Amino acid sequence: MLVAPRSTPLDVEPLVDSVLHASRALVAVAARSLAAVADEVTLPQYRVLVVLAARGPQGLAPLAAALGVSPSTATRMCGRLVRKGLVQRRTPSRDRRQVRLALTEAGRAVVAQVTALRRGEIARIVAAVPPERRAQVVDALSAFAEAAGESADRDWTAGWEL
Amino acid sequence: MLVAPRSTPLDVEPLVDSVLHASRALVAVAARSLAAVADEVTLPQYRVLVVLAARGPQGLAPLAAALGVSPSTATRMCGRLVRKGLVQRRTPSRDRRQVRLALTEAGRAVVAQVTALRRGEIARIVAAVPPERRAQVVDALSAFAEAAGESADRDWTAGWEL
DNA sequence: GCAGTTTGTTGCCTATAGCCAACTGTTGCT
DNA sequence: AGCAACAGTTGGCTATAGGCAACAAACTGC
Repeated sequence: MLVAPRSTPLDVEPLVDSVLHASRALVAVAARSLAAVADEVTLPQYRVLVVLAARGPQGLAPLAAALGVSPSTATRMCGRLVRKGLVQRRTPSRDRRQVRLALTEAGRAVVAQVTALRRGEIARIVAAVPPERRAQVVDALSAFAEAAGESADRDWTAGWEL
Repeated sequence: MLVAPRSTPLDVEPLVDSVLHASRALVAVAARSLAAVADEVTLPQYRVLVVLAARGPQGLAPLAAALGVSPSTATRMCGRLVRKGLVQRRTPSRDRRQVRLALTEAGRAVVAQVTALRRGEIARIVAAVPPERRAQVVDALSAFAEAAGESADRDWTAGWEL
């Protein structure tokens, strides 16, 4: 799309640089938090848990669409997660073709554990931010997050809101 | 767990919240940028490329250690990357036991492409930040990135500096 | 009630990632 | 020269992820 970035008087390069820098640190944090449960779930499996946690119980087709995989792949991944007791597979009485995939308590616990780890690592980092600048950081990041949300064209996160 | 958050003067909860929020957006951006080359390299393979890009040509053992995998796994992954023309495998004349793994031009291009995509998406987001707040965002994120760097115990990123 | 459509599942296939154990070369030391 | 230690590779194995195509079951319309 290559839009001329001249819209901004003060060029955005340094801004992008600083965001990218912070981004690497945050991705590393996320990856490490995920690695902590790596012997329980794989990354694709964790994506399933996150989608179910974020969007609630789903049929198989919407889930597969959210993950961007084929139905057969979704079926088998859910099978593994059911076997591990992290996902519950029920067939509603109304339409017995459908399947309702939902997180079990254990499944929610896995997501909660990863999130807690992530928050912990983030807290350790922000503890190193000078207290008098923290309010500023909150403001700036909120502005950034909001901008990210608005810039959400369509399926922005595309099932990657880890 | 319900720990009283009064330990910190200005309690860090909102700070952690805002960072976590921004973090999700940034992880999604990184994931999408990676997905763009998913038909060329897998995530583990991309990690190899990134390690080689960041630390320069490596022997097999250090590379495997950086990735946290066994030597045999590293051998085969590099084999696949060599087959794809993204990594170069040479044996120096001095010690012919060793192997020098290095990125090829194409390998560097893959990393550059992902980085460029990421920067592009980030730029699109920051373009949505009100101009008068951008300087503030730079300051805040720099402070955060710096704090993350200092909090880097030892193998902080653990080969996950994607 | 029968035909057609929707919704998942299963068979069959490929490729990757990962490990341990055994092996081949090389180098270095005695 | 000979042997031990080192650096990678390979054999053999398991599990996951992913797709396509064929299928069974259930619902919907006529």
